[in-house]
Amino acid sequence: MPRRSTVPLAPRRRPRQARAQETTRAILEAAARVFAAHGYAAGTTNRIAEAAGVSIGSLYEYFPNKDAILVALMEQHIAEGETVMRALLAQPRPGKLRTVVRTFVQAMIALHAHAPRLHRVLFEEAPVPRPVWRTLAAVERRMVDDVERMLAVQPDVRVRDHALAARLVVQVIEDLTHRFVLHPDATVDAERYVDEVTTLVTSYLTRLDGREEEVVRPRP
Amino acid sequence: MPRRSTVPLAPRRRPRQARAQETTRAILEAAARVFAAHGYAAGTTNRIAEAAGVSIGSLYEYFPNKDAILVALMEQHIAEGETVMRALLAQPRPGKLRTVVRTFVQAMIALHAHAPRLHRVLFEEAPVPRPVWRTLAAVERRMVDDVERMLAVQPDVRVRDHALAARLVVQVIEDLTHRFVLHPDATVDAERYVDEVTTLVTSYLTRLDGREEEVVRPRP
DNA sequence: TCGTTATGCGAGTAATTGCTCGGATTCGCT
DNA sequence: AGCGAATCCGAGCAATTACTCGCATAACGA
Repeated sequence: MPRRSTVPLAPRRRPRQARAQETTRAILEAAARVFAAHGYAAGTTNRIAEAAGVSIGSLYEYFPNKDAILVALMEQHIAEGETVMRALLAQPRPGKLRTVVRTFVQAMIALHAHAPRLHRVLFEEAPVPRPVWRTLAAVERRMVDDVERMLAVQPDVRVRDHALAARLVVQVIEDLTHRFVLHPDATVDAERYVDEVTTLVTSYLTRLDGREEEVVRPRP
Repeated sequence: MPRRSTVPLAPRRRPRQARAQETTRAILEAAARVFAAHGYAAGTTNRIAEAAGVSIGSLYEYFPNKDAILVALMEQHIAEGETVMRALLAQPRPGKLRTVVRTFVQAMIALHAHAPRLHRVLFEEAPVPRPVWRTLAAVERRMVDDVERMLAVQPDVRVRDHALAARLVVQVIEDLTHRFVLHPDATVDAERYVDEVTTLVTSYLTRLDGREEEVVRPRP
């Protein structure tokens, strides 16, 4: 294969007519299918073009190289994900802490469950390009900020450092649900898992700071 | 490149003499360097051989294909990691819960910090082969069992389902430290991070079940 | 010393695959 | 209808790279 241009060139053509837009759409959709089915390395551009019902030439009219297709797919999924998740955290009438956390966990699971195979290929197998890392970091940061705002409003929250707590909460929920969906363990069902993760997070948040407080069993 | 044999052949030669063992050692060590420096895809077998000061022919005497090198490296790192971590959890005189958890967290960070670049390539970029997944799962399972035993002995532990709790704890610590080391955020220093993760885990474990209990501030 | 075995070598092979380019086809518009 | 621009096509190029094979050399055992 020819050396990939170090600086990925901009696509030579921008889709102006409707049929060209349909072409790019078909390419992305096909790429999702092909990557999910064959993995990143075996997801060749020729295969993608074929799956899209488009010639390899057309593919390269709209994507400067293979990586660009990957990036487009990733950015698309990230954007969709953020829309869903942040809408959730921005609800005007926040419920009880535990309820809010629970909803968050459930939404994150739903998000990952949408297309698990593709997710796995995109974010575990493919080499995530620099710019995508940046996007990802930015999204997470915004989500952390949202959570931090949420923490400020919840009366039960007792952790001191809201900024750090928000970060940990987002990461924990992200990682645990990620695992649960992408590398499932038959011994635990979804409801129970959601419940326990919710407990984990809630316990942490309602703590003083994990040392100085005292826990008392309520009398029966 | 020729089609990789679907069934990876056993190495044609097993190192019998000392000098052959040195060769394989050099190959693995070079592979670690090359993968860390160039990533998985660009870590070509020729480059590895060259870095090892060994001819490409020799390399293929002891490793049937590129994947086998990757697998050997992974298994090696996993084994080393398990040794360290389990030794820690098997201590005869367990301290206070918080102390045990803290040690665990610190050890996990140390583990990942040992060769972060290589770790990232091995476990985030390279396509982890099936057998390695199995090894990884087995190791994690053993670690979860160890933690579960530890929970049974600690008086402060109040979560009900020790099995599930142990799993969550191991995963959380693994994921959070992984992130902290491999994708650091300048705004938090290590000590603070260890502290907070410890708090997170401890809070969860000393909870009743996250709902029915009551937290009371001790009087000043 | 001498035969046998183990080890090392590296130029060359066979695929694979990202990507180009010249020309055919279709669309939008007057 | 007719023309320029946009779109599409796909054979084939060029680079890459995992891997082979015939042979040279070193170690071992007698």
